[in-house]
This record gives sequence, C-alpha cells and structure tokens, in this order.
Amino acid sequence: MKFSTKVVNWYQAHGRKNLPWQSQDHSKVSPYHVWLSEIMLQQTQVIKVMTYFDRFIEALPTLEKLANADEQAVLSLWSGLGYYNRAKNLHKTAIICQQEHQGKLPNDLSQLMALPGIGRSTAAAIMSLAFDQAEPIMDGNVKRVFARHFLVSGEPNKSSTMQQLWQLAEKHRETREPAAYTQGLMDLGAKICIKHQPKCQQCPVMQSCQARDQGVIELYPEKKRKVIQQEVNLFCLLSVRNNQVALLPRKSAGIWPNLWFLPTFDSVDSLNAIHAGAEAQFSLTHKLTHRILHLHIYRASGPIQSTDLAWVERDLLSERPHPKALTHILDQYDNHQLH
DNA sequence: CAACCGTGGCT
DNA sequence: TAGCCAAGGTT
Repeated sequence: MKFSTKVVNWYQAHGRKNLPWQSQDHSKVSPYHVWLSEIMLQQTQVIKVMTYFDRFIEALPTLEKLANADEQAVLSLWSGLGYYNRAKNLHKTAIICQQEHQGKLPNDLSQLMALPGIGRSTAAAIMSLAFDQAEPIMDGNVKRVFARHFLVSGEPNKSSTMQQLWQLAEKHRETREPAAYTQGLMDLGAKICIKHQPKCQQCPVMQSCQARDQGVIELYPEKKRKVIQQEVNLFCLLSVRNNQVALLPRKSAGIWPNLWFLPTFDSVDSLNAIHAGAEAQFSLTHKLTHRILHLHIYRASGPIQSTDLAWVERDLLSERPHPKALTHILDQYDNHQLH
C-alpha cells in the first residue's frame, strides 16, 4: 500500500474531524474558516487557537465583514495571540479578495501565494483542505514525519533540506483524497509522530519508517540552530488613575506593530529628558522569540504630553489591541498596590 | 541567506 | 531550570 493511502486510511479511523474549522460534509467546508485557522495556527498550538478562532468568527463571520472591519478591530481579536503581522496581513488579504477575487479566496495555488501572509505551505493547506486539490503542505508536523520516515538530514530550515522535503512531499502527493491526506499528515505529526517518545506502535507507516528502522527516530529532524536572543532594556511610563491607564499606539513596524502600549523609551536618559522625576516602580522580563525584554516600569511625575495618548478604561482594554506584556505589567502593578 | 516577528506549554 | 519549539511568512 502507498504511503499516502496508509495515511488517509489512518486519518479516516483516527484523525481529528471535529476541529472548529472543519466540517463532516466536505461541501460545507468554508475556505474563509480554513484560511483563518491556517493563519492563526502558524507557529501556534491548536489548543490556543480554539478560543481565538471562535471569537473571531463570531465577530467577523464572513470574509466581506473582515475586509470592511477596521484594522484595530482585527488586531483586537488577535490580542495575545502573537505575531501580529499575521492579523494585519489577514486584513490586507481580505481587502484584496474583495477587490480582485470577487470577494472569495482564489482557488489557485499561485494566486493564494501572492496574497499577504500566505506562503507555499499555507496556500497548499487551503488548496487541499478547502478546495480538495492535491497540493502538498510542509509544516512542522509534516517536516517531522517526513524527516523521520524518509531519513532526511540537515537543519530543518536550511533551503537544501527544505528542497528535499518538498520534493518528497510532491512525490507522495495524494490525488484521490487530498483533504484527508493533508489533515492526516498533520494529525500524525501532532498525535503519533511527536517530538519526544513517538507512538510508533500506533503509526500507520511504521513498517517503512527509515529512522525507526535505524533506531534514530529522536535524532530526526535535526535541531534548529539556536538563535541568540538579544537582551533589550525598555523604560515604560505607567500612569493609572480612576481605573484608567495611559496608552500610546506603537509604530506600524517592529515589535507589537500598531498595538497599544505604555509610552516607552529605550534609555533612562531619554525617559528623563521628557519626564524628569519619573520614579522607578518595578521591572519584569518578557521573552520574545528573538529578544529578551527587560521592562522597567516608571511612574510618571506629571502629565504625559502626546497627541496620540489615550486614557483607556481598564475594563475596556479588550477593545484596544495590546500585547500580553501590558497585561503582565498591569497585573504586577495590582500586586504592588495590594502590598 | 539570516534576521525579524509572540506566546505559552512541555520536559 | 532553561531550553525547545508549535498548522511560517516576510524582508
């Protein structure tokens, strides 16, 4: 039996069929739902996406409503999910679909890849899951399954490694049931061919797995090269009064683009230059993928001068897109107030 | 290419 | 604990 057939059969028996963006009836699968889920799931675990997905669809049930929404509203629905350019690109793509694709996601791999935030794997996932076309994906799960099964060495993100993986993916394309195959591969990676202690006894392709045959399963795929996290000190002004907090919108590029956060400076001097007498309150560390942020929180000594400044009711913070770090800072502030 | 871009759970 | 990394894409 072919590799892909084994995966499809396994999916029918053991795969996930009740995720919020799935439908038992394939003719009812919504490309909009599939696309949104794929974007949310980039570098993000399924369990976390669940609540965000439902809330998002409830607020913006159609691609048209997404296109007509404010970017701030879209970012608000994304608050806490991370990688905020995903949300900005989602919004941009919805607008492009309205203008150039009759209000729909194009049923075409190249046209999908031309849209902001949609790369080859996401485009292929939409093609197979939403349109039932035989386009192979190559996400983290599939990389692990393929690297083990076909013994693909090399750093997983190196172009030469990716090239080998894509070649294998194309070779093992499934034309009869593309959606079941794609979902089956991802489920296999998520449930069976997991990083530590994979459940090979439950794996439909165990017999042909080369890494298992050679007893090197946990050595594949190779580890990613470690990126050095640069440490950054940021100096933030925290002003709270009458249950309101003073926030500024961040720049449209860099960390937390267009999100609301405390007025922030990159040195004490630049903070003092504008806010002489600001008083240090507490510090906390916030880790990003490539940065370790040391956030030093100061209490403003006087009024903050800025035309963009907004005093936001803390109870209404959900209406303003903001990073998790702001929540952490306010939690810390509350703790300090209590003691 | 390699850096950039969040967050949280697991070991 | 500290590292690893999850349904990646863009610049």
